[in-house]
Amino acid sequence: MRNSTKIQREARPRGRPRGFITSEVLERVRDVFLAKGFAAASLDELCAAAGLNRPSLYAAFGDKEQLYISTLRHMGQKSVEAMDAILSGPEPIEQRLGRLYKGAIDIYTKPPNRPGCIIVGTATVESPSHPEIGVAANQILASFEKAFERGFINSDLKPSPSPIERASMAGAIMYATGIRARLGVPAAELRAFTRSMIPVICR
Amino acid sequence: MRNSTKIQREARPRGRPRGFITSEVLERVRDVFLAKGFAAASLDELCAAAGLNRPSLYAAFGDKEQLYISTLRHMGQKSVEAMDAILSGPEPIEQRLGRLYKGAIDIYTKPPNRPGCIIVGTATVESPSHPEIGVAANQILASFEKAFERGFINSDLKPSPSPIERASMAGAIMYATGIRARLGVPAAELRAFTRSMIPVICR
DNA sequence: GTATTTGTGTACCACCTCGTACATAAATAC
DNA sequence: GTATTTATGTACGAGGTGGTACACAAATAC
Repeated sequence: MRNSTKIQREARPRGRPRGFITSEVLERVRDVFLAKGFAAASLDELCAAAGLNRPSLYAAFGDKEQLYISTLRHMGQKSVEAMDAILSGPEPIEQRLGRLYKGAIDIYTKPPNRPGCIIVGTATVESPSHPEIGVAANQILASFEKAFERGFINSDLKPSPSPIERASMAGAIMYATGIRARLGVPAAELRAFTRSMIPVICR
Repeated sequence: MRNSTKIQREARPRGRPRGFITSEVLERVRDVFLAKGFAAASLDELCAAAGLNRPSLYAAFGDKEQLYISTLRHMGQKSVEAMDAILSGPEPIEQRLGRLYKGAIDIYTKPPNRPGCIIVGTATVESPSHPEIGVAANQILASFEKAFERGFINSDLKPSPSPIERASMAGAIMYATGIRARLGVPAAELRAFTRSMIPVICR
């Protein structure tokens, strides 16, 4: 209790210990990247949000692009976990999809920014000029669709369309929702949209 | 023939005539905005692409944000015209959608940049920090979906799902395609995706 | 012709960008 | 204790940013 980094004690490295926790930093800089995008997010803002000085950020994550990619990957992993938690449930797939979309819309339309999804909302634009970002973003979208696919396999829908086809469709609905949320479409309208799409996906 | 601006002759304004045509400038700066996005596109690059000096650009279009919005609107209008040309055809709606998606994928995956769609690929990210961009982008997406809706009204599909619901679904498929194109997904895979979605949309 | 109006080109400015060099702090190894 | 290793904080610099002031060019109005 007196040492908050106790967990790392067993193999404590040699020099001065870090004054921060990686995942916490990533979740703080995420807010900046989400609001401004990669290009327009300045290191001053990122450092302020992280509570770290520039050299610490650089030592820990490399340059701005690597920091951004680390943020993407971190959020992607957490998102897939959240999706699996919902999609592996016992209810009918229609109901699980409904809960998933509702949760996504809650996040996408969160005030004050209606940030949408960080991948489709901020990573996509950088892909031509920063190929590494494009590759990472593409991998994350693929992992989203794999999660959807697991959800459809865990269902009693007819085999056609295939779980893969249903998954890419469910993904497309989610991406479109993320985009429209960022462009200011109200949450109620987004919910009506996803609700009307579920029976089409699950027919 | 000796005067390329002859059309404007009937009401020629007072001072020195412009040395450029608005639509041509917009289509040249579009290439820069498409490749870099709004934030990362520098005025030096934009001026070089346009063939204009900064003061001319500013006098004609206002600041960078207004130039970008003019570009968006111009492309949006041309896109809707192209969509209507395809969707108003006499073939079955499935076939018209197929041609539309194929044409879109050709544009989205054009070398060397695989630029995707300028709206979902570059405008979305700016929406929180530049609300005017978000509003314009949202209006353009709405006009896309209106075009889809006209296409579905001009068909013999059953009334449920409604043309509006089918249109938002067709839009979602198109947006997802634009995103995945920009993230590097090959054209063949995108075509397979849209081809598999058409029967679902049109069932 | 002269006056007026508008477009263009040069040159510039204040500001902000990302990234780093260097000295200092805080831990372990022995 | 001393030596070593890693993290932090200050402070800075080279370059690029969006936007504009000002003089000049090119058209019309009369």
